[in-house]
Amino acid sequence: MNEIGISTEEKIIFAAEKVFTEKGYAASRTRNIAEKAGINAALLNYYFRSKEKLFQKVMNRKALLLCENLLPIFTDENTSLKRKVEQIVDVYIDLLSENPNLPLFVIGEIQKNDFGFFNSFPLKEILGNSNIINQLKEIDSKINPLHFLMNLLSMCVFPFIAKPILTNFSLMNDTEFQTFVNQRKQLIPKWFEVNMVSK
Amino acid sequence: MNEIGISTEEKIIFAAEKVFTEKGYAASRTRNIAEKAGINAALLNYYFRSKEKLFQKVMNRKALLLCENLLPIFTDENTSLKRKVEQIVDVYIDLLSENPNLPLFVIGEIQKNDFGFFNSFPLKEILGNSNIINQLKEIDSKINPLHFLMNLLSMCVFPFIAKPILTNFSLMNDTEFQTFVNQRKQLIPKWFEVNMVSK
DNA sequence: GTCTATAGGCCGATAGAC
DNA sequence: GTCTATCGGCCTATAGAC
Repeated sequence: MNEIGISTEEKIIFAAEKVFTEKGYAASRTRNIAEKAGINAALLNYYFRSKEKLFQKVMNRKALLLCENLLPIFTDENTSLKRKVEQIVDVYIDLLSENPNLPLFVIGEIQKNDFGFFNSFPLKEILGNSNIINQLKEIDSKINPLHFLMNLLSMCVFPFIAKPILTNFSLMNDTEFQTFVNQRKQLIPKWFEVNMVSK
Repeated sequence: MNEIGISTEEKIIFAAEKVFTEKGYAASRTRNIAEKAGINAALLNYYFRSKEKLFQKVMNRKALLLCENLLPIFTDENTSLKRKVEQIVDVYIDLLSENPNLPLFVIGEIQKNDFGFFNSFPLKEILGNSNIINQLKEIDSKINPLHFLMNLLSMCVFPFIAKPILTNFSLMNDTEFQTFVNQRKQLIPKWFEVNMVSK
């Protein structure tokens, strides 16, 4: 630990999170991460053995961030569907506001799946037994509940995925984007409820 | 032209489209593209001068594919909003079914924006003057019309972006995914209409 | 733990024969 | 046009001094 309480290992992880999430694994350079962390390139290998191991550490932290914030809401047996929707929208939009390129990073690396990193996580089981899926089935048993879940998540996540388009083509600046997604915290539960009630 | 009517140049472009859209620019290897095209690595440079120039060719074709299919629908002065929604959903889902990783590829590269490739396209002007934006404003002038456009596009595109999650975690196989998105062709216009009518 | 110096491999690009 | 052979550079990883 140094005087401001951040160990060298943490400095490297923070720098790696920034570089990896912005550029993706393939375009990231360990030299660049080391530079951002204020250390020598050799020290990075001393702590993490390889670029790939450092990447897995970062991806673990980011996947955990998503899971531990969202899955408890999905599986909660004691909240109504309406309340779950409000919670998901609120928690997710706040989370993504602080980590805007998290979705693009995680999904992009899942698609490439170079390291078989995601092969063991039991998402299917967790989701299949979750309370929210049963609640969605009750609304309309003829429609695959994943349609509704997809709609809800897409309305939350997609603006952050499309952010490069919005800002790069000057449709919004960063401040306007933040206002835009904050408005959606109120709007999405309304839209979603109408969808469900009217089937 | 060889006996099946595909020139060497086209063979390289097709191989490049496959490799670039699957792996992204940074992780793609010119040797791998040449191999897939059935030619020597040197020949790739003979036709396209560099990896970067080949990439720009591919990106141009992909961006064009999106624009020439969607923008005419957006700007059409002679169709109702309801009809536009039906057309967008239908055209877009068909287009993405044939090019499933197009959205992730295009948005991912826009975010990295290594070559300033997207700086000159006048999307803001085209969209700002488009008929669909005015039609959306008429429905509810108090809500930014981009909210509705975002919802519509997100419901079409997001499943394709999330496809790596669905298939990698065995929530669906490829056939089930195709059934899933085809169902959405009928469902999305219904959901969207309800949204708009009820504000 | 942290540094400098460098090994070793991969990749894009080119020279030059045919 | 198409190939083989190879250059030169960049990047990760390691050896070794302090």
